[in-house]
Amino acid sequence: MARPSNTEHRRQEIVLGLMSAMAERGYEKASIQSIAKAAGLSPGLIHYHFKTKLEILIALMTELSDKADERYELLATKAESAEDKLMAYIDAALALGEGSDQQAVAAWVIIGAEAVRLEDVRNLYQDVIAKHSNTLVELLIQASSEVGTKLNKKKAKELATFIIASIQGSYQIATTVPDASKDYAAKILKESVLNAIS
Amino acid sequence: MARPSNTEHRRQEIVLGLMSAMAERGYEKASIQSIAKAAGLSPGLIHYHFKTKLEILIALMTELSDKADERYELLATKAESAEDKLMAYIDAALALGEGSDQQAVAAWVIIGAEAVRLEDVRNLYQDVIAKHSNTLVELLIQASSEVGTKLNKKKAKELATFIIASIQGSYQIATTVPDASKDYAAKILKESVLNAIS
Amino acid sequence: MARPSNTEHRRQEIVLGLMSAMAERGYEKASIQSIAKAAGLSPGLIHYHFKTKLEILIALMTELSDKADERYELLATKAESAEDKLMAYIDAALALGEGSDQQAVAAWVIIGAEAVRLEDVRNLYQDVIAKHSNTLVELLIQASSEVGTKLNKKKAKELATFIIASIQGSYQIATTVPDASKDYAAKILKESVLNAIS
Amino acid sequence: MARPSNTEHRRQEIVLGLMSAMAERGYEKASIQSIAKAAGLSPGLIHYHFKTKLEILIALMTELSDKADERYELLATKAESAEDKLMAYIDAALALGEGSDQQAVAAWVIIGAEAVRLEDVRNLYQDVIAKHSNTLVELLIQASSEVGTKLNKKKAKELATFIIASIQGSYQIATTVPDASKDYAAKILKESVLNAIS
DNA sequence: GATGAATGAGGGTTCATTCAT
DNA sequence: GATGAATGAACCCTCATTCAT
Repeated sequence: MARPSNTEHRRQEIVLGLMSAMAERGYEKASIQSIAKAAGLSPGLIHYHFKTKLEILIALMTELSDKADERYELLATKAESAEDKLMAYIDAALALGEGSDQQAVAAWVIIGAEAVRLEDVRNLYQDVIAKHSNTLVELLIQASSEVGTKLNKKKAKELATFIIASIQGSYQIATTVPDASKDYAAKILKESVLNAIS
Repeated sequence: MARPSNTEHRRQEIVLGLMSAMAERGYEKASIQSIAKAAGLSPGLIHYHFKTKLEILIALMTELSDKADERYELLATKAESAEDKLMAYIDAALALGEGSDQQAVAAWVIIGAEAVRLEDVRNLYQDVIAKHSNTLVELLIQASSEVGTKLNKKKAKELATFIIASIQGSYQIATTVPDASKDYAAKILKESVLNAIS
Repeated sequence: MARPSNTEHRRQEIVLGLMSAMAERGYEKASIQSIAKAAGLSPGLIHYHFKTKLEILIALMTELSDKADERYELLATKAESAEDKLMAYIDAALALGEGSDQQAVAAWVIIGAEAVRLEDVRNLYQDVIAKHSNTLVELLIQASSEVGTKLNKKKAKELATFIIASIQGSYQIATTVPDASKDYAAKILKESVLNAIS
Repeated sequence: MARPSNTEHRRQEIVLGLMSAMAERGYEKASIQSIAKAAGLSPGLIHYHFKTKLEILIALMTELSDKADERYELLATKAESAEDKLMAYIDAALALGEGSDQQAVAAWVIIGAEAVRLEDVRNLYQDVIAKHSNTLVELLIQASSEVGTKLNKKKAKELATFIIASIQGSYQIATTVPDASKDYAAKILKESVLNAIS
């Protein structure tokens, strides 16, 4: 009788183990040993479920991206106008709480740096950014149309990239300059966007 | 006859060697060997001039910070109003050219991630950010005063942090999403700031 | 109702799995996982049927030796004189076809190298060689007696060893130098032997 | 003042360390640790002089091939006829003494097996065999011409391959069946060759 | 000042073997 | 009989750092 597969559960544990280890030590220094310890597993088991350490990182990126999407969609359902959805997007991205959220943000900052040198990471990072960019471009065009102005596609794309950059930069500052007040970012970014589309 | 000391020159070469190696491979993977090769020096010489690899990184941070200051001051001398200086600050930060500038930006992105885990790096990173923040706070208050509005210190600090975050985020995007148009950032950020202080 | 035992069948599958994996990756790199995959079985099942990996190798040697004996006996039944049997021996050993034969030859070459370091393998390898040597010695003495010459035992043994060495060497060359013509070996070896005993 | 390079000397020591470790444990089990111990060096130093373990193996193959060439050329200078050179070739290949020669033969047997699975090893192995084959083909044609017979190129090539196979097989037997008398091989092979070209 | 050989700890990964199911 | 998850030791390799020259 075969043992029931718990592979998906184990993979999840390992991915979270990497996130935790990365937030504390960076990707290179997040050793398989430290990931295993963080996940409460034996080191050998890591490589039973993932062929390479890079594969775990890729899985973590997917996980974080999905979680971010979920957070946005949760807020977006309550939004009626495109403008409300834009604001919901910014809130979802920047309303960062405590605990594992902080780890997730730290991990994402480190992922951004690894994207500089690791092609697989860079490609997936670009995909994630592109997806957000597309979402934002559409929302921006709709929202500007709602308020009676006309935002062309090129401008919308530039504005979307600016929004994304501001968010990524806020992650960086939130992670490394902890005494900076944390809630300002969403407010200011929202004002900037509203001003830009009106 | 004593050989004339070329220590400062050598240190500079080593620091630039690290910058180059980091832009390509990250900090952890920038081995002393690879730094030496990038600098055209022998591996042993590195540790004659720097006790540890971390010391080189600290020196690189100082170097990059100084270079940024110089770039700003060059533009700021031509500025007459505080508002002009604000715009000059943003231009200096975001007008990124080719070649070693690109390496510098990539290195700075990686430094930001290393600041998450390395206390020495984090402390210096925070110092650099704080210095920029102070500069910006002053300029923002002066500029708002120039246009007849009143920006209180707390607001000014939040706005300064937002500006810095946007710039750091732009570095991240410019480094890892190369097809994103590059010149939008300064323009949009300047508009946002002008709107915020008026 | 008890499940009918299929142990022998499973052991056979595993042994052939090792042969296939070895031909491709060598003995050390033929992992239990790869053997299982080649045999279409689960890794855990391997150790249900064999205590250690070495045991599978021993079983493979027995299998290959038996197959070789069968091939010889099939040809030898048609032979009338000792000389004919000698020729049949050489034909059986060197008439190597395609497919699993090629794998078997490759596996045997690798077994020969493992015999250098693994005592159990070496002992069995020596047994196999000794058995062939005895067969050949007898055939050589009979055949020389048939043609009216007298081959003493020492000479016969030396000649037998030479025959065996030539065959083993042909396996090596056939496996690693694939463009060498393949059919020459039997012909030349037969001529050499006929000349030596006449 | 730079330390004088001893790289070539160290490389030689490492190569001989691998030969010794391989003769005892095979290539896969010849760990870097065991190579280092056999060479009297620290493990880390191995990788300072060779990028990979495979590189050491390749260097060993070159070394063994060169040594074999030297042995032949030493004997060949005393030979006057092509036939004498042929005999010298066989003597050089099969007159295997004690000590490091035995290790060399064992190592070569193992290399032959590694050639089955490692492309780089196989390619070099084929080159070595091809070189010997070319030498033999020329000698065989000249020698047959000396005795007034005519050996065509195809036949010569087949005969050369047979000679090489017999020699490789003798290495195998000499290494793994130590009680087989050792000096027979050259004598019988020479007779076979002389018979074949006359 | 400068070289590059040398060290040894620690990294990711592979793997035979065990075992709960 | 059969499964596949789990373990831990050992592997090759990388590397910051040291040091004799």
